[in-house]
Amino acid sequence: MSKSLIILLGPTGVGKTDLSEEIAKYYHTEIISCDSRQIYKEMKIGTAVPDHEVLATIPHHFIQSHSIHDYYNASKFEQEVLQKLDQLYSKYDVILMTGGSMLYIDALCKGIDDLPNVDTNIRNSLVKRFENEGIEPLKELLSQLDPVYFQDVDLKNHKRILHALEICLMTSQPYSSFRTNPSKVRNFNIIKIGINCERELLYDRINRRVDLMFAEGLEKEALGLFPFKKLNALNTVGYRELFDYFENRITLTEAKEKIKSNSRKYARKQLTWFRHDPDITWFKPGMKEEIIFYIGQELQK
RNA sequence: GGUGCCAUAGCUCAGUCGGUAGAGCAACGGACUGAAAAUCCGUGUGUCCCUGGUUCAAUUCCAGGUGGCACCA
Repeated sequence: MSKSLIILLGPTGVGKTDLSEEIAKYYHTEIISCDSRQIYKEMKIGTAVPDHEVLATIPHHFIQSHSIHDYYNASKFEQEVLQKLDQLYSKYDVILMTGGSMLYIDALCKGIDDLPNVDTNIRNSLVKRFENEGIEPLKELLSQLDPVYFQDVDLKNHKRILHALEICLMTSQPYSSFRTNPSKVRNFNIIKIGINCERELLYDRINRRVDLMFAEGLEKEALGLFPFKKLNALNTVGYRELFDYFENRITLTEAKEKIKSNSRKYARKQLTWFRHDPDITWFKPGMKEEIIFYIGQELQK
């Protein structure tokens, strides 16, 4: 029997969680979350983690499973999920994945280059150098260590340059030599289902969800995480705006508006990415029956 | 009813001593392979309230109209 992975994806706030619960119940299966922030156990309200009841009824994986203090990335996600799938496929033929982290979805579906894990010391020293001297000397260094990638990279994007340098320095080989664009083949079928609705409705849902987060105590949660604000995991919509408020840079009202605005921007960015993925079949949030029918057809193939 | 002020982008408003216009916010598009809810790049979307007048040329000046605000009755 062949194994299948249903991936339910879409912009933040569109209603993936509710749908995934119903689909998981229909197939009597478990859910793998594909969300680069819900994965952290310390961040709950601001990342809109599903309720207790849902989590208690349907087994979820990669939700609240890691710590903000751990280094995490798309490659680790790929490896860990593949391992988990292997385990779960001994019990199920169909597994549901749901979430909106575009790079994580692609890492799992298509794979990602094999690179050594980033050495924290090297990263920190490069970041420090960037903060002190700016981007120019780093560009210069990259042009020497990896002229090929230097031609390719967005020279205004310091993160890309820093990462390439990390790899060059760690391996003594050009970063570009690792960029093989693998397109790994998986031993399970992938069915990608996109959920989207009218823009106005989506924004309305996002805005209301932010209000709800505040009602549930987002401010208090963020205050508790304030000491760790430098961690990458906390460079996240819903938290960093409140950190600005705690540091008296903006008012609470401004922070709330910023969170709404940045969530809307994030949703747009997700849609830009998904729009160019030809493997996605799109549905509206209410189309549960149609989605299940479509999945049924795909599973027959 | 009278007088004054205002009418420009989705919103708040600049501006053009007459040559068809620009900021902030909002909105929209794009890139993306170990920090990705990150990071980076890009776009002005307009009957300048309406009708007439003056003028080579009116969003700008003039008159009237309409709408809004303020004050006086």
